[in-house]
Parts: sequence; C-alpha cells; structure tokens
Amino acid sequence: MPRPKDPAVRTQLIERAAVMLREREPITLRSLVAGTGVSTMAVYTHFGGMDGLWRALRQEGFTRLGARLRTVALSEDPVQDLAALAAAYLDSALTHPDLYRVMFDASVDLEDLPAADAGLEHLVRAAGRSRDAGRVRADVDPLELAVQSWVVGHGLVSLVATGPLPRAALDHGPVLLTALLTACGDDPQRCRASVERGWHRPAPDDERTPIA
Amino acid sequence: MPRPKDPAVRTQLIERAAVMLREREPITLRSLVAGTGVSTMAVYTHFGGMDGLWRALRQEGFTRLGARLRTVALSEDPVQDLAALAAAYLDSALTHPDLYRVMFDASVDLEDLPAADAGLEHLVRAAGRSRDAGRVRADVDPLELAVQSWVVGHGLVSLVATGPLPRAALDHGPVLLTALLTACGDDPQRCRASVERGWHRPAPDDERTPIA
DNA sequence: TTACATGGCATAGCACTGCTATGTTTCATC
DNA sequence: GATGAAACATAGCAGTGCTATGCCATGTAA
Repeated sequence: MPRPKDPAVRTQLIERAAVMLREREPITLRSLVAGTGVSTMAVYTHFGGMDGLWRALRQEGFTRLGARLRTVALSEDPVQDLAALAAAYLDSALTHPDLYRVMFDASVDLEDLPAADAGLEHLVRAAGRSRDAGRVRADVDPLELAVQSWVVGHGLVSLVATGPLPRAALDHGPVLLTALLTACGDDPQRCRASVERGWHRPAPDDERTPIA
Repeated sequence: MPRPKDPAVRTQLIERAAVMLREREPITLRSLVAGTGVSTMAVYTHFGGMDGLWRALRQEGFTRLGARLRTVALSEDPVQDLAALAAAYLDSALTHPDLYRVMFDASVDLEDLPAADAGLEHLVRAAGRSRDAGRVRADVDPLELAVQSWVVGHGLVSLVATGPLPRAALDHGPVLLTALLTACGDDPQRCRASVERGWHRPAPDDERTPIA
C-alpha cells in the first residue's frame, strides 16, 4: 500500500554518478542530486547513504566489465581466447580508470564478490578449454590458472592506471601471459603466437560502454 | 631571521598518522593534532595541508619499504634473491596494508616516484645479477624483468590485501615468479628450487618497522 | 468512491570536515 | 636589545554526510 520507489531515480543517480566520475568531478551528496530535481533524501531511500551509492557504482562496474568480457568472440584457439579476455580486461579498465579504481579501491564488500566472480568465470572457462584442448597439462586447475592470469592483469593495469608505470608497460602483458601458459605446459612458440593473436584482437565496435 | 620550524613536530605528526592508519582510526585534521599539543595550523606549516600529509605518508611508506628490502641478505643465487625480495615486498605490504593502500591509492605524485624507483632498484640489481650469472638469457633487460616481477607482486598483494582473493592465493607467487624466470631462460627445476628457497626465507628479526 | 496508512520524498538543521583570515609568540639577525 | 619574518594558536568559513521532521502520493480496504 505504500508509494513504490521510482526505479528511474536509482538508475538516473547511478548514471549521473558515473558521468561525474568520468568527468573527474568530486561526487558529493549535494553535487550528485544538483540539477536532477530529486532531493538528497533520494540517495538514502535508494542506496541507504553515500556508501551504498559507491557500492552500487562498484557493482555496476563489475556488471559492465562482465558485459565487456562477454563480447569477446571465442575461437577454436582457447589460449588465444584467454589472451583476448585479458586484453579486454585491461582495455576496459584503462578506458574507465576511475570506475576501475572505485571497484578495487575500498575494502570490497562481500556482496559484490559474486559480480567479480562472474567476470572471472570467463577466464576460468578459457582456462578449462585450454586444458581440454591439451594446450596445458591435465593437472592444471582452470581456476588457479584464471586467478594467476587475473593477478597479472590486475597488477599491470593498477600500476599503469594509477601512475607509476607508463602506458608502454602494457607490453609486458603478452610476455607474462606467455610465460605463465608456457609454464603450464603449452608449446612456447605456439603459445606466443596464440597470445599475440588474442592480445591484439580489435575491440568490438559497440565498445562504448554507457557507464562512466 | 625567522623562527625555524621544529622538525620534531613533523616527525611526530607523521608517526602519529601512521599509528592512526594502523589502528584504522579515520585521520582527520583535528583528530590528528588532538592530544599532541600542537594546533591544526602546524599541519599547514609543515605539510601545506592534508594532501601534503598524505603525500609525506606515502613517501614514508616507500622509504620504509626500501629499508625493508635492504635487509634482505643476498646470496650467491641471484634467482633466489629475486624471490626473496619479492617475498619481502609482499610481506611488507601485507603487514601494513593500509599504508600500502595509501602508497598506491591516489594518483601518485611525480615527486615520490624516485622513492618508488629506489625500491625497484633492488629488483633490477637482482635481475642483472641473474643475467650475469647466466641464469637468464643475455638479451633479458634487467629493468624489464624487474618490472615484470613487480607487476606480479603488486597484482598479488593488491588482490589479497584489498579483499577479493584469500590469503592462500599468495601461493601463486612462486608459481608466477618461476614461470616468468623460466621463460627468461632459467632451467625449470633449478629455478623452481631457487624461488622456493628465496620465497620461504625467514624475515629478519628487526622486522618491526616503526611506521604504521 | 472514500478513508486510511505506509513509505517515498523535501526541508532544515546537526556535527563534522579541511581550510583560511587574523592575531600572538618566538627566534635569528643586525 | 630592537626588528621583522616566520612558526604557531584561535576562531570562523563553506562544504561534507547524515538525520529528524513533516508533507504527500499511492495502493488497499470499506
């Protein structure tokens, strides 16, 4: 019997927050609702406060990242696919560095871990296919290989996006990935070729993720 | 002819900020100076504001990290030393996760890049010694190998310290490091043994870094 | 159709943040 | 000593997130 909360307000606020994040404007309670016609209380009814807004923003980031990874077309070469997924991950993070920072900055809430896992799942599948195809040894755990790839990707993008390393350092990506997969049993030359192919695969045209 | 600023105040404030960081108390201008006898203006004369304090804290973190790396005793096995340095890096970061977060959180100022480079320099030297000893190919650039090791270490410690990955994920460290060095030409078995030796080397007794 | 109650939403004010304008004190220099 | 510049203390500023309070829209029930 109560008045239902307008979901449009929620998406409007998240969208606006994402834009402000991209424009590098400081996101404050009042600056967020300014011009939207809604009052500051809307933030509390929809998100429970600014913390909730940041959490929603973080979750939205994971959702978008997952969507981006889903656009990576799979081939018959699972190693190439793994590299393509890693490249897409880096590309997405570096295209929206502020959103990426929000995603991993604060102490991650347990509730948006599933969203992060959903993204990781793509890597796990590629790793599993690599194993099934005999590219890596049968005793390689797909999850472990996926996590290791994630570690490499996250380390790379963090050090590049946050400042210390120049953009050119991204070239270490294929090297590290090849080293990892080769250590898992893939043939060095073939691995190198697959990784290079996947790494430099062009992004899909609809790369324009509306968020941030 | 002016009155000189008391350097003791500066170190007192930094030390107190580090303690508050470790205690997970929010560091605000007023809470920082509370109980110290100095007024809020001291923060401005010594650091130019809160931003300057964070910057000083960041620099102090890099200094401490460099000091920690310097305590790693070198052996005749440069690969083992590289692994020991990486392990010390992880250990230092995970012992003081909040300080580590401050170091890499915000956009890094160019002025404290030298401090970060000083820490990296240890890795570069170990990489160079590995090359000179013939453990890795002659065409391996020590700086590149050091950066790649850094990427692995930073990715690992970030994902573990910030939440997504459990502490047990640190075990991926030796795997990744071995993969990297093996790809650089080291013998797989020998490399693995060296890395394991360096990784599990006990920390020096005076590990108690006074900061944070 | 009408009365009601429930929760969305607006307004105003709270304690707190970093910062600055304005004195007051202190000390190296002449 | 006298001087003057800088360190330092005090008070007040705009802005922050949040909450107490009241109004009003809306789905349900009579």
